[in-house]
Amino acid sequence: MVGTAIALLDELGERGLTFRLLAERLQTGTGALYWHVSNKDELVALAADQVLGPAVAADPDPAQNAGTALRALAMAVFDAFDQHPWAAPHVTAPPTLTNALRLLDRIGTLVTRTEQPAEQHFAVTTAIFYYITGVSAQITVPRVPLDATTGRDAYLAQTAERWQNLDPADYPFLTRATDNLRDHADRDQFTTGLDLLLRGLITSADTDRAAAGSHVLRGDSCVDQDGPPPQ
Amino acid sequence: MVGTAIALLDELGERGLTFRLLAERLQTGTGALYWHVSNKDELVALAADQVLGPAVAADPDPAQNAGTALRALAMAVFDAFDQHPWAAPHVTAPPTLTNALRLLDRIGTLVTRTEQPAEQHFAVTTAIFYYITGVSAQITVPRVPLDATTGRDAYLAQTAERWQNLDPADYPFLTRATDNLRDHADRDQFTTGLDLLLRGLITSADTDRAAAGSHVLRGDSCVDQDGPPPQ
DNA sequence: ACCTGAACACCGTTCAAGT
DNA sequence: ACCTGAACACCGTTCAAGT
Repeated sequence: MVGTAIALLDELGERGLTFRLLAERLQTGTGALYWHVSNKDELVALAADQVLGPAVAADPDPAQNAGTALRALAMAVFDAFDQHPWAAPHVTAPPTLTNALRLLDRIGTLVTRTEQPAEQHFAVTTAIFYYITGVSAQITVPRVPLDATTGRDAYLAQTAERWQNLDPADYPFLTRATDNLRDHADRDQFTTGLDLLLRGLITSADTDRAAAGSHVLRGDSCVDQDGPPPQ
Repeated sequence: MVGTAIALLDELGERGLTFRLLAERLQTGTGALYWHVSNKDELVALAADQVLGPAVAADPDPAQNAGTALRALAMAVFDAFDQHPWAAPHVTAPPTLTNALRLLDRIGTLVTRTEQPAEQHFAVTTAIFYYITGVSAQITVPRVPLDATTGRDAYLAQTAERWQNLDPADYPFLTRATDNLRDHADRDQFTTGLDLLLRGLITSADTDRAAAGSHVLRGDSCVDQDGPPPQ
């Protein structure tokens, strides 16, 4: 049932998913659904959690650098949300469902491998978790207040044009940044912030542990590579 | 009209805001509303943008350290979203409405003052914008799939208990982190990630510009202070 | 234990008609 | 130019009744 809900959500979006339609697809009555799930919110939450499954399924390679592994995990989750744009806003923070819990645990385990002092492990872990889910939601959720027929590209072009027409006195930065907007890629946007965050993580570990250990994660640091190819 | 919509949203949440109810409060018919706004989505988007007003109203102090100013701006926006928990998910990215545009421009102007190389200004600016709105949404949105009557504290306690009962073999990190969850404060959660991000920003500027300028933002860096008192 | 499907109490949105 | 309010086409959810 959650599986067909996911299919419907992918096809028609959150508003398109209807208990009547879902019941029809499953060849039952609408009332039957309420025996398995207590309401629509719970159904969508379960669907969102299931979507996370593949991304958190693989155990992290214990030999791998913690920063690199964190980055790969984050990108896998982003790609999952990117394929199911309705999902990201529905994972709760702090998490309660299995795959979201597994994601948080994976992040935590990797953070533990860092030079970070132990008291900060939890705060840093949740910070990364919040970044992944929150920013993914912001990027992937299709909120097109103007014209629902236009795709993402048209939306960006349209927005760029609007920025162009702003008063440079009021918006000195934006009026000069329209070109950047036009050829901006959502995925790169996600990685830029992620790398800043991870770099901050590594740096703070270095700082907090005095100068001696500062080379530990620098050599093959996660922030210097170009990022994995899209899967 | 947007003002009363905000009041209703604060009072009853997004689902509680109804065109019938809003029309009643404004002493008009429901149809009248559609002359001023094209649908409910647009209304909520306008309301969310208006909520940002106070946070982006003040011009940034030109004498202030860029990192400190970025931090203060981010916290002001977070606090605005915290007071209107329905708002954060409704600011689009990239932004299109005035206050969200102003926010992005403010961030950009401050990033420009950084040691960051110019080609990266836009990417870093949007990364910070996405962090602020995305993580705020994740933290403030009230998604309580369990019991709508329980408040945030009860929700955390309940979640902590659930974590306690997980299998330590499957969730080695979480089962040891329940205490951290119980006394976690949402606002601190936001600042932790923000500081990591800003530290990463400063560090990357240092790195990219060779060693000479590396002291510039270090002295009174934004990441060393305790954070402004809640307003 | 699990399904049926009609019925209830709502929604957002439209539109002919008014001023 | 702006408002009215009945009407339309839906929803999520419930529940007596079935198997």
